[in-house]
Amino acid sequence: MSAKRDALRTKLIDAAERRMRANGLTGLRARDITKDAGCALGGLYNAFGDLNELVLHVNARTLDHLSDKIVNAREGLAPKDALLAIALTYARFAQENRTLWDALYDHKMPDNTDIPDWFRTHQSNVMAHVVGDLAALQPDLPSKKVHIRASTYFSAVHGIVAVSLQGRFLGLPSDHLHEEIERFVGYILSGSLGASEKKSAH
Amino acid sequence: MSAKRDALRTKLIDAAERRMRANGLTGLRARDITKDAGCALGGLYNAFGDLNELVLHVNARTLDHLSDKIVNAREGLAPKDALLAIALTYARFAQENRTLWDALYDHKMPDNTDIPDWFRTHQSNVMAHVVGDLAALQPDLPSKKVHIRASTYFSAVHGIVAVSLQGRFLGLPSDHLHEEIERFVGYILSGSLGASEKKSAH
DNA sequence: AATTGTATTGAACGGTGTTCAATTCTGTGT
DNA sequence: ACACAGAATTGAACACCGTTCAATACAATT
Repeated sequence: MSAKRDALRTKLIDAAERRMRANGLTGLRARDITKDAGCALGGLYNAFGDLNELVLHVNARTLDHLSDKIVNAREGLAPKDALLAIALTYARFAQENRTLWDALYDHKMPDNTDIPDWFRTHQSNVMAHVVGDLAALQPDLPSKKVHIRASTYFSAVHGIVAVSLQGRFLGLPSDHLHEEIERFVGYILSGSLGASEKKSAH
Repeated sequence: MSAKRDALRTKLIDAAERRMRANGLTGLRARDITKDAGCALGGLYNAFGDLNELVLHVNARTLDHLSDKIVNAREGLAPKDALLAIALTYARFAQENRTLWDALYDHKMPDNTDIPDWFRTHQSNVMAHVVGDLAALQPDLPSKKVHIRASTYFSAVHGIVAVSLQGRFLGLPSDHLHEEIERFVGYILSGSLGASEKKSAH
């Protein structure tokens, strides 16, 4: 009964993704998308409640795409090497899909309604890889703490990539990005493993 | 000859800062600002070329405010302790001035005109503290590399704070933010100092 | 007081996301 | 085949945004 509707939804997501890839999130116009998708302006609000909801679907695709890249890069690697591979893959993905990646962070929910659960799932799927390798490295650490450290690790790498790419605050030159990430991850891994977790036992 | 004009400029910046503190960057309306400042709508475009230019001035103030906080926190501390103090101060500032801090990163230049030099100076002033302490820790490192590492260090901390505060990707709970930053900085400092820089000599 | 130059005004413009009465389409019963 | 009801689609209209610029108010000089 909603096959037609779903077809329109994917056509709209396709069109929005193309526009976002080319012109970024700020260059996204409802009129352009619906024209590309071959429906009337109002059709967007039939398929989705909101333009923001459509953006959310494009972002979900981007996260899945990123997740696939991480799976490939991580495959068959020991946890330490896997964590480095994830970081470098994240950086490369951001560089190669700049506008789509920007939208992941530039997009804001209207008012301050919170992010829907179905979208959080896509975010978690990406983070799960970091969680997995970190858990393998520290098997005696409670799951909750593993998640917290995974978040810290992931967001630190993200910060390096983000500031480098948008060139704020001096801006790390993009040529040195991968080099700096390698050094940085080395510090983290040696710090979090080499000295071990003697204090945390208490 | 432009005393009147400068007075209007500061009145507009004041009004814009108040509005941004209350409603964030997305809640900023030219009509609200000019009403608060007591001038006509067009007056904004007399004092500034653009609404974006006005936002830039508010952001510059925010950076100066942050820089002051860092100076106070850093005062009289050894480089290692200073770097930790800077990170924690950055996190606390972000929490206490959430909307203004968000605007530092949410604001985008129109088209893709690049950030004016006078604004970059304010950014550099913040970063200078990190650069100083990092240079003190590694006196034999070329200045250019010190800047690159400062950028890496700063942006990693920024990433942790940013992801934690906006609660994306699982989202590190804000209660654990300072704790995680302490651990994290410990890793970095022990990694970058403890093992020393034997390889970099060649 | 007249005149010139400058600063300020706010109605008007183009472009945005969103709505909803009007229209077209679709499927069913006769 | 036809009529008809319910659902899907349309696109003109709306409210609101940043920005402009001719008209106005003001200031200074002669």
